Amino acid sequence: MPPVNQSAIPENASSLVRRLGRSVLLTAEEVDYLETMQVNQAVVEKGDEFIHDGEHMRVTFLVRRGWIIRFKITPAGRRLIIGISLPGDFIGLHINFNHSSIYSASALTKASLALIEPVRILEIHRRFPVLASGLDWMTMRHSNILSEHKISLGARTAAQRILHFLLELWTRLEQVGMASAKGFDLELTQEQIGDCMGLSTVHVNRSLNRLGKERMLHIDKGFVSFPDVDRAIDFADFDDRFLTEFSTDPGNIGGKRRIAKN
Amino acid sequence: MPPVNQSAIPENASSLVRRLGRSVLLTAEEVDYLETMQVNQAVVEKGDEFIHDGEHMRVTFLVRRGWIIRFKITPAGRRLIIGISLPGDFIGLHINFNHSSIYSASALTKASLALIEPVRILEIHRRFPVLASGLDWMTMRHSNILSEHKISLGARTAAQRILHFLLELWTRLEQVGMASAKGFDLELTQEQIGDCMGLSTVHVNRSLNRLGKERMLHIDKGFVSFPDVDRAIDFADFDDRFLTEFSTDPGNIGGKRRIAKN
DNA sequence: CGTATATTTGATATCCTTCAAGGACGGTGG
DNA sequence: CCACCGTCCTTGAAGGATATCAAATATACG
Repeated sequence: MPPVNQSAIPENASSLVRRLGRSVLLTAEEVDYLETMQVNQAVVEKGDEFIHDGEHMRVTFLVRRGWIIRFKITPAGRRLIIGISLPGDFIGLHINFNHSSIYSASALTKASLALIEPVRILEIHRRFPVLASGLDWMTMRHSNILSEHKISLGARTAAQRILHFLLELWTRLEQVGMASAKGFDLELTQEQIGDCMGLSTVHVNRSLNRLGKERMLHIDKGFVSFPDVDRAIDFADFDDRFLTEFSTDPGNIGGKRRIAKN
Repeated sequence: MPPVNQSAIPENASSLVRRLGRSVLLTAEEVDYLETMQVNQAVVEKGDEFIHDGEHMRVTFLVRRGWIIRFKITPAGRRLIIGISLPGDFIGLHINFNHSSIYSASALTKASLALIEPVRILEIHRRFPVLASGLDWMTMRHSNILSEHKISLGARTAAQRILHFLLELWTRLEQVGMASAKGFDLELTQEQIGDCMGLSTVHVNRSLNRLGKERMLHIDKGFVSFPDVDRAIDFADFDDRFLTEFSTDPGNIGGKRRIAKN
């Protein structure tokens, strides 16, 4: 792992602090504010749906532990997973604007959530410009992930999509200390991967096996690894800039891996 | 059109002011700031590519007139249009964070752009909390559009996608006074619609014709209209909340049209 | 250890793409 | 005013990627 900006971030820091701390030098006061903001917590069990499409949202959620999916069911009965929320990710950062949620959310694993009053977000913007900038970046990054998914669904083959998606998860998990250079534990079934990438379960299965045979992917009891990372990145057209570019210091170009565009 | 919050917005207001003014009561000072922010302008001709994937972005753009596409070309040579930027839309609102652009952009029509120094955006956040909130909403809305596109590409048929997309454009154009209850002028070729919705030109053509035959869509010399709006909305599963929900006043529920979820 | 859940595999159907070519339309120059 | 040319739209035929249906096997869980 490349060196990143590290300030006074305690070992037991929350994922949020860890993530923001990768890119910005945080003061002790800022770290403290971010941690105390998370005191009000809730645990959701695996499978629990805690946000319902169309219903009013009263608080912003911050994932502390576990995997969350945000999804929508179409009238035709198809489920599409809009995105995966991992520790350090906000859900509903902008509920000040939305009267009702435009998606549902449920827990893929037992998860721990911080419940954050919307007024806290406004307070961050007033009192901590650096943190506000960090939140803006997280919003931007969220948007980048969606763009990349749109590109995947619109212009990449099934195998490419899936591999790209797994590389995305690997990068994101590494950013919060939940993945190593070896790989990561996948908390998704093949059906869920399909719902996320707009593919049928059967086709996900076949594509996964094909990727395995071609030695670009290895999954063993839920642990995902990439036997030949460079080839995987090349095959999937994975460019991690959409997840990593951020700094308040123009000299710092973050990111684990950069792929030159032809 | 339903009544919206109207403050002291001049007749010749920019699209940006018009859009924000729909949802927020703007003071004369705020309107003034937004307009003077746009003094530095550039004109791009039809077909001009003015943002290049991978290159550094120095300023934020604000579309004043014309249609812009943001897109990416995959190594396989496919172009995917990430989104359409219309008058009142920012491009690169968060370049403070990104060292290089992760997409290209070019003009679909002759267009006029305001060039905005990134520092202006920071200044808005410091000095005009209401406007800052408006910018956040625009970012959120941008994200919502991408979500909805992901849902389209992942879980809707070709005809549904296209119709959904056209309904989206109609709604967005109406919000800046570029569409009427009758319909709007489409500045996209069928090939571009395809690149936007992940479909081949041929299939776009056939789907369009089918929609026409079934009286859900009518296109005459580029003017798009919907003979039976309710049926079109129902068929495309179009719920305009992702474009319209915003207010600083909890009582105001914006939006032209609302579809009840089953 | 039994039952539910997840993965795997085969066969068939469908949507969409690709390739190829003809036709309409608008603009431009003679 | 017409001929020409480029761009866009349209249509037919064939192929490919992915979906659907169905059932067997494997894995996880209480």
